[in-house]
Amino acid sequence: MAKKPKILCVDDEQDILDLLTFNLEKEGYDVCTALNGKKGLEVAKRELPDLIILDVMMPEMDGMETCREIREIPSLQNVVITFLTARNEDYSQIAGFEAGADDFITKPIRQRLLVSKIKALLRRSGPAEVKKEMSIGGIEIDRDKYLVTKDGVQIQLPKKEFELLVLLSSAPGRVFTRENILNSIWGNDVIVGDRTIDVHIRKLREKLGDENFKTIKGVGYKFEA
Amino acid sequence: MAKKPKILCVDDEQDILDLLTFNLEKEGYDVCTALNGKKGLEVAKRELPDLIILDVMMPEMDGMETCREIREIPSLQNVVITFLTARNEDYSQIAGFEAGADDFITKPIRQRLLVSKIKALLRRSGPAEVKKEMSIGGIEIDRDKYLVTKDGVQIQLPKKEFELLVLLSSAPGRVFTRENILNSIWGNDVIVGDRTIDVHIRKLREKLGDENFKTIKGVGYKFEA
DNA sequence: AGAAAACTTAACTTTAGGTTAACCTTAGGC
DNA sequence: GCCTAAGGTTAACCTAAAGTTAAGTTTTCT
Repeated sequence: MAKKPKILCVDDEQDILDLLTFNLEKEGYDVCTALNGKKGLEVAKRELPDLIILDVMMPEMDGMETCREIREIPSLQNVVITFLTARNEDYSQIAGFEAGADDFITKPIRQRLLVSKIKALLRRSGPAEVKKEMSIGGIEIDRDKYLVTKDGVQIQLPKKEFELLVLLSSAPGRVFTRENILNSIWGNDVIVGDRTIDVHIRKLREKLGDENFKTIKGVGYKFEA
Repeated sequence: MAKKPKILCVDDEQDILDLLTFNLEKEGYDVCTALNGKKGLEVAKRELPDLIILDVMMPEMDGMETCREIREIPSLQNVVITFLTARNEDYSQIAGFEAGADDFITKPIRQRLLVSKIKALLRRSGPAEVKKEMSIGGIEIDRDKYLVTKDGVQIQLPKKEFELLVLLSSAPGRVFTRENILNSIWGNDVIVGDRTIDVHIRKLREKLGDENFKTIKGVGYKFEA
């Protein structure tokens, strides 16, 4: 069977989350939830869902803001985002699309409509799914098993190194800026020194071969076979 | 960090310009201003901003007219233009979109809204602006990979050379003055000697073929296939 | 709790890339 | 055809960015 699409629901009302979860799981989706924007971001980064349902109205970080931040994260660039809004807040739709939304679902939620909309959205974005395992130039990465194999030898990488490798290898050849890297691995708010990234890169080079990690001075790093 | 997006504000009231400048610079944008439509056009041609905020009501050449003229200029084809209007002049919105506006900001200006709108507009325009890859006369440029391919051979250019190539090739055949080049690659404030550009041009010629980079004496440089 | 592993930082070194300066070449007006 | 100003060339120099290492910190595991 094909892998279940993963959907993240973010809303500050547990009732809504329950309703969404019930309906979506019934349809065979893998559902995860978060009770506010900040948590949502965290979960999104961790779970890399295929679709995110975001309530616009939430205390603290609202849907718009959350959406914007999600769009900053390279590994979530292609995720489908739909907003949950009250029916008549149409002003927010304009701003919503600007923030990077793909669609809107209006409250009160009509369950049949919800499901068919989700289906449609996933079908539309469908084949863009990222494989959980990949193999590039003698290096195999299994995201599920948290395992890296180089020339047939298994290597156990620590979390940060693994995440960095996954990020860079998610688009081989493409240059990731330090900003990109910080945003997707550490998060927008955390502040770590610049040298920290270097050190992790160094470790990866040590373990997986210098030649695979290229520095573009003044720009960033890229992974190549 | 990526180069600061450049924003041009055109309004006949210095107060408004100050307000805009203050808020936008605070957000890390590179701001320039002009006190009327005519000046606005000039500055736009010189600075090649990423976004222009135009007051609709201005003596002499009004926002609409300025907008139309800007849209005629090839090198400003993709610039994002938003109008500044009084809240209830909604008649002007229709005419505005026809003139080539991308959005509207209403007076009185709500500072937070202003900033988030600008952010959204720039993000939206960003990736759509120019394709990430382009190919002209045997030379392929991949902006994501920061990589240039000439006759099938990959060439890794240093940052400044790459930026210069991207700029020149963004409008093949068009002449970029030294001023244009300095403004868009080094930024408004940085001062470097004239020979610096020559040297980078030389490197490009060396690596990608003399024939593609033409000198127009007394004017500037252009890229040709 | 104690040990081990992972992560971050700080101080220092290295280096690629950028800039400059000095000199040379050429185009184009006279 | 000469003169001048704009542009070309070269190599030396400088600097910001990245590499390195080891010494703290924090986290995790037993």
